[in-house]
Amino acid sequence: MSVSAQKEHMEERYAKIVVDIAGENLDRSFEYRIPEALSSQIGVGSVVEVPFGKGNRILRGYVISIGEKASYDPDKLKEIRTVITDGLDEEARLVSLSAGIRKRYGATMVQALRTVFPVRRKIRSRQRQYLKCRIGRDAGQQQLALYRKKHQSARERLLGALLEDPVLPLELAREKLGISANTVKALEEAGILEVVSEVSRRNPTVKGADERTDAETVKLTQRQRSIADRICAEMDLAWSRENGNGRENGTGGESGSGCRYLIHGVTGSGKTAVYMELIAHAQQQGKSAIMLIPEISLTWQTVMRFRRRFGDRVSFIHSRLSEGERYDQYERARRGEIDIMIGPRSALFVPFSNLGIIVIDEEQEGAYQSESVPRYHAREVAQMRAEIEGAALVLGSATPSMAAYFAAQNGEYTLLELPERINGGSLPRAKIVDLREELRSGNRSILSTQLQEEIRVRLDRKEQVMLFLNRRGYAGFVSCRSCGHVIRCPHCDVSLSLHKNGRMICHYCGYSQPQSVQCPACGSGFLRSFKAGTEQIEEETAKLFPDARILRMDMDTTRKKDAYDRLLGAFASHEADILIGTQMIVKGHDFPEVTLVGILAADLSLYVPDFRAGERTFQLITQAAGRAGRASKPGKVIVQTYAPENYAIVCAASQDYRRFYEEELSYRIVGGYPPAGQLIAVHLRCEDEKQLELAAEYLGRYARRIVSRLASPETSECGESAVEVLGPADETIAKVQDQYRKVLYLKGPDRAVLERIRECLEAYIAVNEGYRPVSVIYE
DNA sequence: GCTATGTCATTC
DNA sequence: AATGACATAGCT
Repeated sequence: MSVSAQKEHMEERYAKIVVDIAGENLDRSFEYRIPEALSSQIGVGSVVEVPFGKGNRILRGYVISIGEKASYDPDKLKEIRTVITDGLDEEARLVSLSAGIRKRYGATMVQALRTVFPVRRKIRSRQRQYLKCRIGRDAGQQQLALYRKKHQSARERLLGALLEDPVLPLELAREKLGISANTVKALEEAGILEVVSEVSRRNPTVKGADERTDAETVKLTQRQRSIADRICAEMDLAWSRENGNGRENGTGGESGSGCRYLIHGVTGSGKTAVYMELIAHAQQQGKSAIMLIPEISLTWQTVMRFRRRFGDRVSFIHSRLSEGERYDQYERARRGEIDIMIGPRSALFVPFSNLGIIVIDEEQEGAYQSESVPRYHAREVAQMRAEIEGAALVLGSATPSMAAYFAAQNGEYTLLELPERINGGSLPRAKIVDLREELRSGNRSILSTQLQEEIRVRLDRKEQVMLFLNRRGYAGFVSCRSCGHVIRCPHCDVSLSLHKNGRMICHYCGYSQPQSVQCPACGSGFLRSFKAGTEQIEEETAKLFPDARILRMDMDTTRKKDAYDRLLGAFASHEADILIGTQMIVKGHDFPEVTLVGILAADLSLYVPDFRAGERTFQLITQAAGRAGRASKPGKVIVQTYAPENYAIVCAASQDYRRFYEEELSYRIVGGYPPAGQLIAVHLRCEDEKQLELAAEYLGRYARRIVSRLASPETSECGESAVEVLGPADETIAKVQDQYRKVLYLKGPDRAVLERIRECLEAYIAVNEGYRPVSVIYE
């Protein structure tokens, strides 16, 4: 190309572009020259077409950064072909959302883009390509014989299959027949077959089109009505202002940070009816809506409820959808076939072109935090997207997260309260039972005397009971009574737990081995298991109440996916009297016949080394307690604990959110923890323990150097924004699946300062070879 | 030595 | 994902 002459006087611009293909090898950016003619139209977030690869195939790409200098050999750079941002401004907005996620959570731009845009190609193109036979029967047989004689086995296999079945999917040929692309190409050139790509597979499953669309007329209580009216009015105002101003410039406006609400409503106060009202309003204004729910609470009832009101304008995303199906849902939204999407945190990225409102139900749920690399939190990302789109954001919770309530106290959200249950049901009375006294008076059972009595009463009255163990799964570790050795997982830094089937299983990686008879350390035969999981509670309850029908729900009994719904269904239809379980039994389900909830060991979740332990404990107990007495029958809650004076437990028992918040906040302020302060965790993982130690040590030192430079006299304002570097230290569980783990914390009052430091760390790690085998995750 | 086939690295 | 370069196995 003859660009060398221009190079001197023109300030050439280069773009880093992520090419829109699935596949790990392409999981990075490529540089392209920006032609002068297109220069004015291209910015970060632009969607463009570029020639790619040897054959210069034209692919869609996202511009993720623009620079004056190319870091790749400039002679080898190709030019951007065309800009297709026009008419795709929703896509551009989602790219800038990706950029926001990258900045906030620390990841590569590619990782951020991948979370926002679902993998689209893989599934589609594979299923769409077919091989079609273009040769007659006789000629085919001849050719086949020829191949056989020449021992061209791959061609023989393929042609044989094609003669049986003149059209077969490429995927099938590749996987089942082991045909490589080479062979296909050879046969295509020989005119024996043809590669056909199916263009119209477009038949999105419009399920439930037969369902009745007439809106279920919901009567809102006065309280619900006034909340809904207020939000609707403010949304209208914001939208009309926005139309007046003309928001063409896309990212330019920071106008709409107004419409943010936190609805604090006790369980059963009818938050969902309010959401539906708001969504209906948005729909009437020609806007679309996203409603996030924690995966677990998307039940069939919820689906039906929305279907009845919104007919086929509403759609759902859930974890059972395949990637292709999920992609279809996104497509339907893009084409405007629907305007309401309900789903877990990934539903946040549905490409509605005219988004009006985002609702996050049960905002405090842990499921809103992503587990994979940009470890984004749906609440924060929803905030970003609402801002970009000029949409309203509504959070709802019975026990708001500290973060949300804090934001509401600071005026970032409008706090709205629904303090009463909708059908007049009263909140259950709670009683705290001190397990230490129980022990002193000689009761060694897991069930306190009082809880046993209360259970008996319910059984007599044919009412239902829930027993809740505040702990994940079972936890029966095996140890030696002679030397104290505890049997541990060889791949993870946790003890193995003993199951009824006689195997010892690792809760983290699934490793299992038969129960040991001899202590591997001292050889003695005095191995004993300390059981304290749901299994043992089930045994004990069965012994105490031999006539009761008992159901147990935990990781074990719900391994199969539909087992979860089946068990809950069985309990709901009163096929059992007592339901024993962990976290999963307290989420979202209505059991009107339950009049007693027993929380067996309220403080179990209190002593995990995490500054959020108190918050989590409070939420779990409050939620569990909220399960009791939902209908006309009054409910009772027994909270068993070794720490009866702990504020989280006391406040939860008395359902006093406000007092809990104040107390918890004072601890957070003292410790400088969120939401009072800011925290970034840097998780380091590596198979090699020594290497990890070194890497973590260096990174810690480097971080401290940056901090001390920041605090130097010339940057005077930083006197107050003192950043602390904590660690590196072993993670609570220092090894999982043969990977050692360490963690480093950056703590300080100013988020922006922490993010700058993190960016320095990212750059440092990118440059240093020693970090190659270490994976680094920011949170 | 030649061809078909499978594996691997490259794509700005 | 798609392409081409390269290595290998089995033939003339």
